[in-house]
Formats: sequence, C-alpha cells, structure tokens
Amino acid sequence: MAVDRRVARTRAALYDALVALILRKGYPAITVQDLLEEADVGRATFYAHFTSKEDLLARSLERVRDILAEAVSRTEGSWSIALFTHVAEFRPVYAALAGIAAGDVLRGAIRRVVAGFVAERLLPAPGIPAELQAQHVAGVFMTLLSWWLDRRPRLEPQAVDELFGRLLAGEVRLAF
Amino acid sequence: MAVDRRVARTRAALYDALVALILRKGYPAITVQDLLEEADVGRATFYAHFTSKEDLLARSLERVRDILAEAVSRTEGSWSIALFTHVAEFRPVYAALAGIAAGDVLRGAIRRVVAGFVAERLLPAPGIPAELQAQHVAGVFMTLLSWWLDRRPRLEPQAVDELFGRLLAGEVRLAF
DNA sequence: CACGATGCCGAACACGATGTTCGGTTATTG
DNA sequence: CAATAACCGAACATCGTGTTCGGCATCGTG
Repeated sequence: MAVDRRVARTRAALYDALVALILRKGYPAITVQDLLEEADVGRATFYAHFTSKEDLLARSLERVRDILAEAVSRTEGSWSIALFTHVAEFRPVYAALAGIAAGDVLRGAIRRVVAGFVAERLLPAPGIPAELQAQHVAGVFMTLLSWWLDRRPRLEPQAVDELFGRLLAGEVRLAF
Repeated sequence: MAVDRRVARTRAALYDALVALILRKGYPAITVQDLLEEADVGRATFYAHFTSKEDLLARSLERVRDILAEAVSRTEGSWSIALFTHVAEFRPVYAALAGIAAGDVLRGAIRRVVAGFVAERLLPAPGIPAELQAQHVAGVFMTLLSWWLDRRPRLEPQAVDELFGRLLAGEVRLAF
C-alpha cells in the first residue's frame, strides 16, 4: 500500500512552502505560522508530520541530497562539474540556501551532503587524516559555491569547476 | 571623561554571561532571560545597552577580533601559528564558538575576522579573483579549526599549522 | 459502492520569550 | 554635596510555540 494521497499532498505543500518562504524572507525569519498560511495547512496537521521547522528543513535536505546524488550519477564527467551545473539550473533556490544573506544555518547541512560525495572519491594523501581531507574538500567547495552565487552569478559552471581545481591544487599563496 | 563604571560593569557582566552560557548550553538555546539571570542584570538595563542577543554577540565578536589581532601582532612567526596557539590557550571557549555542537551561526562571524587577516597577506595568483582567494584561505582555516577542536583536541598548534600549510599547498587529491 | 479508518481542519488553550514603559532607588562624577 | 546618569523591578501587550479536541472529508479496502 502506497502513501496516503492526503499525506503526500500535505507534505509536498509544506516542502514547497518552505522553499518559497526561504526565497522570500530567508530561513531564520520563517515561523511555523508562515508555513501554515503559505501551504494552507492546519496547525495541528503540521505538527502531525513534523516536530518543528528545523525538522521540516532536515527532511527537505534529505530530498535535496537525493536529487544531487541522482544528478551526479547521471553524468559522465566529474562529480564537481555535475554539481555546479545542477546548481546553476536552480540558482535562485541554492543562492538562498548557500548565500550569506540567508544565514549560515543551512550551510552546515548542505556541506555535509557534499562531504558525503567527497569521502568516496579521495586519493589518500599520507600524513593527513582522511576525515580532514574530506572536510577540506567539502569546505573549499562550499566557499567557492557561496562566492559564485553571491558575487559572480554569471560565471559559467565550467569556469567555476576550473577554479575549483586550481584552489584544490594549491595555487593560492600567502606571505608569512 | 571615561566610561561610567556602572556601564562598564554591566557590559562586562553580559559579555561574561554570554560566554558562560555558550559553554553551558550553546548559543542558539540562549534566551535574553538566561542572560539576565546569569549576569544579574535588569531587563530594562539589557535593552538599554543591546537591542537583542544577536547584537550582544556581534559586539562580543568585535572584542574577539581585537584580541586576536593583538595576539598576532605580538608574535614573531607566521600569523596562522599565532592564531592556532592563541586558540589553544582558550580552547573551551573557541570549541564552543567554532564547533559543530554549538551551531553554525557563529562560524560566519569568526570567519569574517580571519578573512580580514588573510586579505592583507595574499600573494595574488593570476586568474583567481583576490576576494575568492581570501575567502578560500579563511575557509580552509575554519575547516581545519573546527576539525581540530572537534576531533583532535590534543594535537599541538604547530602540528595543526603544518597541516594548514599542506592543505593550502594542494596535497589533497581527488579521483574524478 | 459502502464502510471503517485515517487524515485534516480550526478553534482554543497554556506557556514562555520578547521588547517597552515608568516611577523609585542607587551609584558616579565633578 | 548636589546634579546627573544608570539601574532595578514590575507590569504589560504582543507574538510564536506546541498540544488538545470534536467534527468533517477523504482515502483504501472488502
């Protein structure tokens, strides 16, 4: 037996409402009230499905992860350019999710998604703990993603991916 | 005329209360109520000095920035090892500030502080925008800092600084 | 297609946190 | 010592939260 249609409808309405409100006013400013009005759902109903707006966010991110994973597995080339390209398609949503303006709360969650991809594709470097390496690559990815969406939104995904390679390769140098 | 002693006392009490509460229960869970009780300050008094707990946090971070800047300028060696060493001294506070457990809200703010240091010390690499480079280095620093405080708290500052150099140098490689 | 189950509505409620106001008290400065 | 400035504390309106309940609709199944 499949999921009850009413359940599916309610949850979809709330997922959509969350995205719409994130775009409109940013995640931290969203209240459960807003979600109820936007999704046209009763208060009791909301709490029958989710325990809080954070819970709703967490489950939404599971969907994002699946979508990203699917986008990557469907592509021939490198995983990073697949991600950048996919992000470019849905730029407004991801800009709101990853950008500075929308708050830092979500970045950690998205970052964890990326770290998952990275962990499977590491060529271990001796003397650097594997977990740190995964975190490092995910961090560089997130930094670049934020910068791209915030400051250079017209850049092509290929160009961004090339920058990604150069940052990872250590082309940036400091004066000590 | 200097600052009124009562003003100084009140603000100091609130700064200390903020740190204490961050250590005890994490930043997001803190309420203004908690701060009032912890600092033993009247409600009206709090709002005479700060507009919200976010405001209090922002001003506290200005103090952190000054402390870090002073720690760096007082050191002979590289800025990064100065920062790592200083952080090691006040590990519990920074662990709560930068760690995953305390939430991601604060990381952006601390990151901005670090980015300030970095921007002045870049050796520009051709073809990579300077702002991205600064963000990149600050990002790598924050990633490493979080990993250190969360996962390897017993590591020596020098060892961490060495890892910092190797991450920046591009020793981490991926299979595409 | 009909019936029992399941999900939804909407209103009401207690609770806790916010940010403001005001009159009275205490500390500071010069 | 006197004027000034800061603090207290209590009260208040407002808002968001999370829960409860009875009545209504929609669903999947027999």
